[in-house]
Amino acid sequence: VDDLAERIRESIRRREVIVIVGDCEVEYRGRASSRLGRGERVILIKGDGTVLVHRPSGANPVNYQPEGSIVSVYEQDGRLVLRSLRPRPEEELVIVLHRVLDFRSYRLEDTATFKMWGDEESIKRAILLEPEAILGESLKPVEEEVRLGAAGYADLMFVDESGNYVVVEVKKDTAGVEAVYQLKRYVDRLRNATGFRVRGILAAPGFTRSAIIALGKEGLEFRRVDMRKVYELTRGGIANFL
Amino acid sequence: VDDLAERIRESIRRREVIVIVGDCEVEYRGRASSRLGRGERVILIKGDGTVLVHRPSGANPVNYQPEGSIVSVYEQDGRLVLRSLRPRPEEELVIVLHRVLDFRSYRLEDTATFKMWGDEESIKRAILLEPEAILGESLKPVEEEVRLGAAGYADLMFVDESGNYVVVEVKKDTAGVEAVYQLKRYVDRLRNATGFRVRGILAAPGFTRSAIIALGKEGLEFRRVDMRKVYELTRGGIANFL
DNA sequence: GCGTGTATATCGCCG
DNA sequence: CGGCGATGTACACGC
Repeated sequence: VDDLAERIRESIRRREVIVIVGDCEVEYRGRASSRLGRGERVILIKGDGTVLVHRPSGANPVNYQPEGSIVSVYEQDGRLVLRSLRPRPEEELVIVLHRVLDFRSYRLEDTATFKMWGDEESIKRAILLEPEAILGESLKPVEEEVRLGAAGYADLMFVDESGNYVVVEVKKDTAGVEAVYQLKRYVDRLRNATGFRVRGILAAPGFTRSAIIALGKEGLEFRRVDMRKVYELTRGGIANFL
Repeated sequence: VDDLAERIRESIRRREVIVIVGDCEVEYRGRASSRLGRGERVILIKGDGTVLVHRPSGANPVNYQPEGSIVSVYEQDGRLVLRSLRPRPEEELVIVLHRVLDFRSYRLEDTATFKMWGDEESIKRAILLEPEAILGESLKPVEEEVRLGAAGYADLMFVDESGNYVVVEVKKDTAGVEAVYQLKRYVDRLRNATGFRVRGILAAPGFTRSAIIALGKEGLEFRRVDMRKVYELTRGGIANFL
C-alpha cells in the first residue's frame, strides 16, 4: 500500500492522467454533503487536479472535484486514501480504497482544438445575416453597444420598419415559460430606459403550449426558427468541419 | 485491429466497464455538432451504453453519449472506430482511433446506495419543521396537495395569522432576479385561481441587489435563511451519515 | 468576485 | 413522453 501510494504521488507530480479501478467508499463535504458506501468504481485523476469517481453505470460521475483541486495520497489503517481539496468553495472529497484492482498512469499529448457549432450562437448569427429569411420581416440591427442595464443583455436588438425597437430573445431548444419572462424583463427594462415603444420576439425552433399562452398574455411575439435555414446561412462554421 | 475490435465487442456484450487510452479524433452530430482533431485521450465505455471521451485536462468530457446509447465497434481503413448512436434525440458520436495505447475491461460490482443532504430539500424540511425559527413568523402549512396548476409548483404554501395564503419559494444559493419572477408567477397563479390575497416570500441564504429591487417593485417579501439553523433542525438527515 | 445567461446541460418529478 | 424546475450544476463573459 505504501509503495502504491508513492507510485501514485509520483504520477501526480508528473501531471499524468491516472486511472485507478478499485473497491472504495467515498465521502464529500462542501456546498452539500454525500456518502457512498463500498463498491467497485473507476477513478480518474488528471494532471490539472480533476478527480472523477465513476460507478459501473450512469453518464455522470457519482462524485467529482473540478480542476484546480489539490490531490493528496496517503495510507490510513492499512488502506490507500485519496483526498482532494478544492480551495474555493472549500470542498473535500475523500476516497478510501479497500482494494485496488488496477492502477494505470499515462502521459498524454493532446493539443487539438475542439470546435462546436449549431448552438445558440449560430442562430443569432443567422438572424443577423438575414433577419427576413429567419424572422419573416425586415429588421435593421442596432449597434451592439446599446445595452439594457448593468447586467442582463438582450440577445439581439433591431429597429423595425415603423421605427420601433425590437428585442429578440433566441433559444436553441423548445422555449418554455421562463424564456417568455426573460424576454419580458428585457422589454420592460428597455421601455423604462427609453420610453419608446418596444416589441419583443421570442425566436426558437419550438414553443411549449404554456409559453405561447404566456406570450399572448404579455403582448409578446414569437417566431418559429427553421433550423435548416440556420444551417444554410451559417455553413461557414460547418466549412471548418469539412 | 480486427482482433482488438472483437475483444472490445466481447467486453460490450458482457456489459463490462471499458477503458481505452489512445490517439483519436472525434466527431459528434446531434442537437449540435462538434469536431475534435487528433490527440491522446481516455475513453470510458460503460455497460449501460455510456461513452465518455476525456482529454488530459478538464473536469468535463469533451464528448459523450449518455446511457442507453448503442455502441458499435468496427475497422475502417485499418483503424479502429467506435460509433455510439443515441436513439432519442438522434445523436451520433464517432471516435476514430489512430493508435490504441491501452485497452482494459473490468467487470465491476457496485450495489451501494448514494446519499446526499444539505441541499434545497433540507431547507424546505427545516421551514416546515419550524417556520417561525427560519422565517421569523408563525405560519400554518397548507396540505401539500394544494397545487398551482398542471406544472410548476410553489415550493411551500402556508396560511399566516391573518388568514392570507403565503407562497414560499426556497433557494439554496444566493437568489437572483429570475427567482423573484418565478415566485411572482406562483403568486399570480394562486391569486387568479382563488381570488384571495396571497403573499409571496423568497427564502434564501442571500439575495442579489437586483433581486431585492425586483422584490420591492413586485410587492414580494424576502427572508434571509440562516443555514446554521437549517443544519441544526435537519441534523436527522446528517444522522444517516454518522 | 458578483451577477447573468448558456449548456449536446443532466436529472427527477409529475401529468 | 412533454413540461418544468433543481443542480455540489459547470462555464464564460462583462462589470
